[in-house]
Amino acid sequence: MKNQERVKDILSDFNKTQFQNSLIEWFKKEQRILPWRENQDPYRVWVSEIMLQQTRVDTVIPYFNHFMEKFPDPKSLAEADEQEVLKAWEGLGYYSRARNLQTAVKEVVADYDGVVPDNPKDLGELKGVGPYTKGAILSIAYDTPEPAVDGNVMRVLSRILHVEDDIAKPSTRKVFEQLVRELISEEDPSSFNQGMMELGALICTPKNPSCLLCPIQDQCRAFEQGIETELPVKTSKKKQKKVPYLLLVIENDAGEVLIEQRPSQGLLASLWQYPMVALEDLDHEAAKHWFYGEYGLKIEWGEPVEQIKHVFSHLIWEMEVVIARVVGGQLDHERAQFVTPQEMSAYPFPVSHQKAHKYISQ
DNA sequence: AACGCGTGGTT
DNA sequence: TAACCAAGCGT
Repeated sequence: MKNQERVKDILSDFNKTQFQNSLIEWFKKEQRILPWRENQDPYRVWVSEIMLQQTRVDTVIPYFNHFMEKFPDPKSLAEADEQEVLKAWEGLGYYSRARNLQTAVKEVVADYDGVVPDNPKDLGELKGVGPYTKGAILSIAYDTPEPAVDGNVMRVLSRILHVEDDIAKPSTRKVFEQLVRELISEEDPSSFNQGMMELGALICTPKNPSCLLCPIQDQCRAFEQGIETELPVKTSKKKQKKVPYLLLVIENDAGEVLIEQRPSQGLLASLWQYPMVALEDLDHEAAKHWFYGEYGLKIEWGEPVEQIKHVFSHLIWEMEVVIARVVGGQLDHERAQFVTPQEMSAYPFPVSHQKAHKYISQ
């Protein structure tokens, strides 16, 4: 393999034992106390790893604690209602993580008697468990020397070993996995992998790395050359497209509010929202006609009261909030319904739509 | 391979 | 403030 030879070349003059010892000693001393580090329960490790995907530790902590109280083991999560799981995930983002996690946990209960698989093959076949999560569970929960390469690991290693591969490219992850296979401690793969990530989170940060506090400073090629802020190399992504909408807070004479469930696939799947009208090709007047055709309701509304932005990874909704009331017609829409303000709290909403809750009259 | 998929903190 | 970033995965 070409990667094999590169890896060999990169590590030819590198003291692996010193690196392992420095990293693991540092991790054992400096690691943060986190709820998912209380024990090695594979289910807890699994849930934490899913929640932590592209998400900060501080954000995850309260979600994790609540989730574990509500779904303490695979069986309880497998048996739960999907809407209840999404409600527990509300605000955390990337909601397919929650649905995939439940799908996978059901499989673990059905096929593995509720025991999280401890081998790469079975684990990697579970929905939502990719190369990183697989390695994280195997090393942290089962003390197996498998690589767990995330953004931290690529940043840390790109600096220590001076690797200039573009970490935005999928193929680059495989280079770092090979490097970790060579470097990982067989005695304590858990502390090794977690140590790499902890170092990336606390010391070897993207913007202003604290090299003077780094346990690997002696061995870091980037620090030696003063180029630590030049690494890793990462090509930038294109910026999000803006899409204008009206967001309609609609009440009927009974004081109920119109909400609808989003499709079960795609963006914010299965979450609930206020009706939205895309404004790309419509003015406000045409929007009313469109709404009547779509929902069967005649409504009146005033001037927009607020603009709410919803920034996604790849697009931005710019929503004008309009307060409306029903003046005629009959609701005729597959996924929409009127609910009382009290009932709203049982439905999972994206954060942007939660911001419109305050316009309900109670 | 490239893109779709959330949200909040930092700079 | 807009851009960047955070313990990625599915398609």
